[in-house]
Parts: sequence; structure tokens; C-alpha cells
Amino acid sequence: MTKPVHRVAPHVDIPIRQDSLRAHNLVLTFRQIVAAQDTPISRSELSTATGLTRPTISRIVDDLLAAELIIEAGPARSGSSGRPRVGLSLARTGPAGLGLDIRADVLSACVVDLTGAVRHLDFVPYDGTDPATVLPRLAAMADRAIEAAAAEHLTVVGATMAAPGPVQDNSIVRFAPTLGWRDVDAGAALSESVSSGSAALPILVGNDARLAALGEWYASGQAMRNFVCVSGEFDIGAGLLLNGAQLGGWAGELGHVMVRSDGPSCACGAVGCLQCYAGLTAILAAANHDGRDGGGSPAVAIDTLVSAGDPRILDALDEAATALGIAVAGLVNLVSVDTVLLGGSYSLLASWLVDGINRELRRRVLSANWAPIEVRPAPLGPDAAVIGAALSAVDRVREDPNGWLARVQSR
Amino acid sequence: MTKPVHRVAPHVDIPIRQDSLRAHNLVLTFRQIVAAQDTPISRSELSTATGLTRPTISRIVDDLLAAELIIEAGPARSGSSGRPRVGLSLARTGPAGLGLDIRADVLSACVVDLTGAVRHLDFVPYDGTDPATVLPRLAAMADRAIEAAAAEHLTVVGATMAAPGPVQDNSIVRFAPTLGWRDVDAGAALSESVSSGSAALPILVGNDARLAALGEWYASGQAMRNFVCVSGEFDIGAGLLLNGAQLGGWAGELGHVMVRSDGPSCACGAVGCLQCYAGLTAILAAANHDGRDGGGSPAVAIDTLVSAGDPRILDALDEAATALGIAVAGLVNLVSVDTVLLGGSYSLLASWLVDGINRELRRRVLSANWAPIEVRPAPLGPDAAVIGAALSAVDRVREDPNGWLARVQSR
DNA sequence: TAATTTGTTTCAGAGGTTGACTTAACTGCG
DNA sequence: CGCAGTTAAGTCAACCTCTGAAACAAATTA
Repeated sequence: MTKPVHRVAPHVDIPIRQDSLRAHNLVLTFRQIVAAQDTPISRSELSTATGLTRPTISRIVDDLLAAELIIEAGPARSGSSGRPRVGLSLARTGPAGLGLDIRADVLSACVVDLTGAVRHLDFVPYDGTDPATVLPRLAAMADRAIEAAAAEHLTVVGATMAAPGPVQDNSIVRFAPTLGWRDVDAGAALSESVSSGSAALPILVGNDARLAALGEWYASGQAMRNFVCVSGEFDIGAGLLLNGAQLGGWAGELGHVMVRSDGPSCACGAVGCLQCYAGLTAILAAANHDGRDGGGSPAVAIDTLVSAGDPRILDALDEAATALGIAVAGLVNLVSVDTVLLGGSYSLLASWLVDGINRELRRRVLSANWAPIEVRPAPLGPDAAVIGAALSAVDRVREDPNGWLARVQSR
Repeated sequence: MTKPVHRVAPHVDIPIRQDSLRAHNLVLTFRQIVAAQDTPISRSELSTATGLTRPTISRIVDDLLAAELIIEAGPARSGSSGRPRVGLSLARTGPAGLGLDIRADVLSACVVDLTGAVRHLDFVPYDGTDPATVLPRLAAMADRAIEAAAAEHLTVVGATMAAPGPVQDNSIVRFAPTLGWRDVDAGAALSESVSSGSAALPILVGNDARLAALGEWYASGQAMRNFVCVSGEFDIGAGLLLNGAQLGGWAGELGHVMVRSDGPSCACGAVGCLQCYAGLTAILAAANHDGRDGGGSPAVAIDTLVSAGDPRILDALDEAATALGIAVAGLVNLVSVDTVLLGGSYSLLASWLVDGINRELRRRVLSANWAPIEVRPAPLGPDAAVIGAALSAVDRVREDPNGWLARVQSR
């Protein structure tokens, strides 16, 4: 007999009963284990951390152990005398998340486990950006990734595809100029052809810049509370995390913020968009290059030109940095972030950009005097979007393991 | 004997026990009554709306009645045959919120009750913007408002002051150029000199544009999920509500977003700020006027010039609309809102601005094709900030009445 | 062996649910 | 006017599940 699935009350919208109370405290406990991450945490430490009593913690831990979401590590450091505490840490088997991404030069797929560790990362070159060509390839990569995961006792419980453009309803890519897509329901197409084990696997679609921000957030230990991750791969997007939560809706089209009122007209129909100054192809074009030297990756092409000492590329980078600074200043005036990560391909070019951006921020941001803003390269760089996509999928279990518990108990 | 105060679990950060369960379900029930607002709701309707059973609802309703947070309205329409349901609605006595605002021409104070109705609204002209002059006046107005409230059996449980500039820690006004303030701890100064009944009354400080957005949101029945309210009084600020929640931090300095790369330099140190084109004094200056005709209110001055058919003011308004459109387009590209309210003094000038703003939004907003944006004047206009401030104070009780319950039970 | 800390077992208390019964109040029909 | 039908609301008991408190068992150090 399967127990009913109870949602934990995140908002005040649903009534809570005795059993949802249990579900809530289980989530609370599990998140403490997730937060402890590298250093296993004991039952009694959980008790003090959560405020629940030891018996309650013991019961909850029993459930988590039975569902194989956590494992008992060998006796950990006790610190003082007395019975040594038993360390608990996240299982490296069980639920996993799958991420897919379409990048400038390759398609990529990624599997992460509960701990957030990347267990599988796969790149495949491609030609032709037509949905009918690209999506089946991605589906094949997904199948391969799910198999590879199963070989390591991982069950893919969710999948997300990163798309370079605004996405509606976690499924429909509204506009992706670099792929030539318009109103493509990538989620439906992929979900049809991919399954995990016996169950169908719904594949969500998200904006690449926002997923990259999520990936960088995890990679930084979730320490930052308010930050923006500016990604330049195809387009320029901004992923915003405010107060530890990601912004919903169409948020983040930084590339189409105006930075010059007398600028050239953009593909979007407006004039003076950031993209026309700080997009990678725009930077190359400003230096009279077409970017054929990078093996398909414009960032590498720029990097080699800089190494070769081409003065025109330095000018173009300076102009790009100024434009980025203006756009980010507008953003920071509106939504108050304290950290700006240069992600995607910009992470490779960060050393040529940081100074120019900082200069504009100092000039233009009203709060810069009493609330300094840190600009730095993002650690994951171009891989952030796939990894973030995979994390966003497994994160649903990390945020609320009750679904997984019900699934395990039902078999 | 007083029962301990239990917080309701809004996030998953605290454990929930049996009694916090009760507190949670009480909040849930109370919010349903708040949401029903004008049409009294019965116990059995509450039961179906919340998912709690009738016995539980009855108990909770008894508690709320005993605390005088709600009242039994006379037998309401039953709809069909049978015993008519007893309508429950918010009490118009009990907790109240106090709002204070410094406006271009007057100081204002406002008291709202639980239902959100304005019960007291008071304006006092002033001269001299020095904190040592203005703050005591505001404190005196607060005292008068608290007295007036007490006469109607209202207890002021919270107070908020609206300040024209960025505010830190709900207390310190960092920068208010139009008042000449810098790093003024208005919250501390006011809290010292104001008390409600026997208890001290802490006075919070918030940004005026954001409080105005809150006020307009309530005035519109909280129907909009994602909207921005652009307020022009002194400065230009933007109050953002996303997914029904207000953005934290320094959010909303729309006035200092760049709209012309070759523009004049602004007081903030940057160039081409929106404020230099769409600020009320900027509009008047562009038409070669100094705004002495409006009795202190620049919006009225502009309005009279328009009525007089001055062609220069029409040009200035057109330019202001274009600038506003550019800035708002940048905002909408970044944070995805579906409604733009023209608040504060702009509500009076909306008919001269809407078309120009819409034109720029159509050109510049990427998502405008599939997610239309509505631009319209805000109903409350210049009063929105005081009212919003008062609402934000009483809203703490509306969001979680347990504090008030504990207070009532303890006496 | 005593002390200490950790984890487990047992039991009582609190709260909500279910279900049935009762009281209350209105509608509609004869 | 009076009665049945209908719906709303209060009340009571039995039951379930959760947490907390206290006692108990286990494992290590001194």
C-alpha cells in the first residue's frame, strides 16, 4: 500500500495536518544534511541545528536511510569523550539530475547526483541548428546519459534543457536568434523521445543564462545571497538570484538593454542594444575578424588575438567592457545585487573586462558608495549552463525529498 | 498566564510542532477572510476554501472572534434555501497601521485599519527640509494620528515613513538629494519621540516609490502578480512586485538609469540619467518654466501649462515619455512585468505620457510580442506612498495575526 | 570503573480528522 | 399558518499521528 504524497507547506496556501508536519520536519532535517555537504553531520548535531529533539531526528533519519537518500559514514570525529557521533552524509547513489545544453560549438549533456557532483559530462559537435536536427541528437545524448547514470546506480528523476533565449512555460523557446528558432516547443519534442527506466521523463526547458547562474551559485557553495551572473555565449543573458531565490518570468534579457542612444540597429528591432557592443561576434567584428580561428569558439578566437597583441581587439574589448558596465549599472540600480559574475565565455575574457565594468559601476550606481559591488569571473564558465540545468533537476529532490520517499516506498 | 508566541513556518527554516500547526492553520484561515474582503465569508465556505474541516474552522474562528480581529456580519445571502450562512469579515476596530510621508508640498500622515480602509488622512504644509525641522513635525503628526485612531477604537501596531531615496535597514536614509539628506537615521529619530498607548512604537523607514507600489497594489485588489509602479514626485523611483512579493534591497532607482549616452550630467555623478529628462522639474525647465504656478506642486504647474496650450511643455512631455519608455523598456527586459503603473505625480500627467512610453516599449522589449505590457495611470496617485506605508505597517498583522492574538490574550 | 555523550525506546499530551448527532434558521408547499 | 425539506453550524466521541520528555542502552575516554 502506498502512502499518499504530502506536500510540505512552503507558503501558507495549504492546510497542514499532522502528517504534513512530519513531511515538513523531514525537509528541514534533510536540508541541514545538504547544507553540511562535505562534513558529515550527526543526529545530535541535527537536533541542535533544527531545534527538534533527538528522538524525532532519529525517526526522520531512519526514514531517510531507508530511502537511501543518505548514508552513515564511519564514526566521525567526536571532539571530546563520550560515545562518538555517527556521521550522516548525502548518498552518492539514488536520485540524479540530467542537464542538456546547446553551445556555440558543441551539444552537451551532464548528470549530477544528490551531492551536486558532476558524474557524467559529455560533448558532441554538431552542424545545423534546425530543431529537427538538433533535438533528436540531444535526445540521443540524454538516453546515453541516463544509461551511464544507471550503471552507477543513479536514477535520473528530472531533466532540464538550457536554451539561448526566452522560454515560456518551461517548454516553449520563444525566440533564439542564434539558432534561428521561433516558438519551438523543445520541451514537448524532447519529452516524447526520452524515458528514464520504465517511467516517462518530462524534460523542462529553461533560459541558459539563468541556469548558468544557478550552476555558479551551487559551485560557490550557495554563499551569495544577491547576485547576477552575466553570460555571453550566443546572446548576452543575465541570471538573477535575489535573496537566494531565482527570479521568474522572462527576466534577464540584458543583451537588449540600450547602452548607446545613437547605436546601430539590432536584430531585435531596437537600436544601441548591449549585444551590438559586447556580444562575442560583435567584439570580433569590431576588430575586423570573423572568428574562424577559434575552432568554432569565438571566445578562443578572441583570446588568441589578444595573445597575438592585436591592438584592435583590445580596443574592442574596452568598448565591450564599457557597454557591459553601463548595462549592468542599470540593472544594479534597479534590483540591488552585491556580486556580478562574468559567466559563460566572458569568464575566459574576464581579465580584459573587469576594470572597464568597475569603472562604469562606480560612476553610475547610486548605491555603490555604501554598498560595494564585486565583479569577478565565474568559476564554471561555459559549462555552467549544463551543470546548472542538471542541478535544477536534482534540486527538486534536494528541496523536497518527500516525492522520492513516496516513490521508494511504493515499490 | 500568557501563551508563548509561536511563529508560523513561512520558510522551512524552523521546525513545526503541534502548536505551530495550529498557528499556521489560523493564519491560513485568516488570510482567506482577508482575501474575501468585501464579501463576508462563512465558516463552511472557509472550510472548503482552506481544506480544513468544519470543527477545526469553528475553533479557529472562535479564537479570531475572541481577539476581535473579525466580526460576524448579519446573515448574508444564502444563495439557496436552508439556514443562511453567517458572514465573517474583518473588524474595523483593533489593529491599525500608521504611514508618514514627505511630499513636494506637504507632509502627510495616514491611518488604515485591518480592512485596508483609510481612516485618517492629514496634510500639513512645511518649509525647510532639514531633518531637525521636518522630523519633529512628522512625530507630532504621528501623535495626532494615533490619538485620532484611538478615538475610533483603533490601536496603531506599526508605523512606516516613506523617504524619497534609498533606505538601509529600514531606518537610515542614505541619500535624498531633494531633501538634502545624507545618512540620516530617520527611523531612530522618529521612534524615540512617538509612542502608541503605553507601548513604544518603532517606526520603520522605506523607500517612497516602493511603498507607493504597495499602496497601488492593495488599491487594485492585489490582482496584479508582476508589476512595476513608476513614481515621480521628487525623484523617479520604481516599486517592483514580482509574483506577489516586493523586491528587497536597494531595488528601484529608475531615475538613474541611462537613457541618453550624450546627455547632461546628473546630480548623482553619471550622465544621461532618466531624471534629467523625465523629472518634473526637468520637464518644467525644458519648457523654460520654474514651476512657481502650481502652488508648490510641479505636477499642477505642468498641468496648467498644458491647459494653457504651451507648445514647449508638450514637447518636453513628449521627450519625457520617450525617456521613460527607454528606461522602463530596460527594466522590463530584465525583470519581466506585465503591468506598468504611472504613479505619484505621473498619474496626473499619464494621458500625455502613455502613448510615448508604449511606443518605446513596443520597439525595445523583446517579449512584447508574446507577452503584452499594459501601461496605465495608478489610481491613488500622489497619496499612494503614505497609504502604502500605513498598509505595510498593518499588513504585518494581516500576514500573521498570531502576534496580535498573543497581545490580546495577555491582558 | 566512572563519566560523558550519543542514540533508542516508551509513554503521555496535543492537535486535527472522521463521523454522527443535534440545533438553528430559512424556503417552499399545502 | 404550519409542516417538511434543506443547508449551516456547533458538539461529542473515537482514532490517528506527530512531537516532547524521561528513562534507558550503547560506545568511547579518562
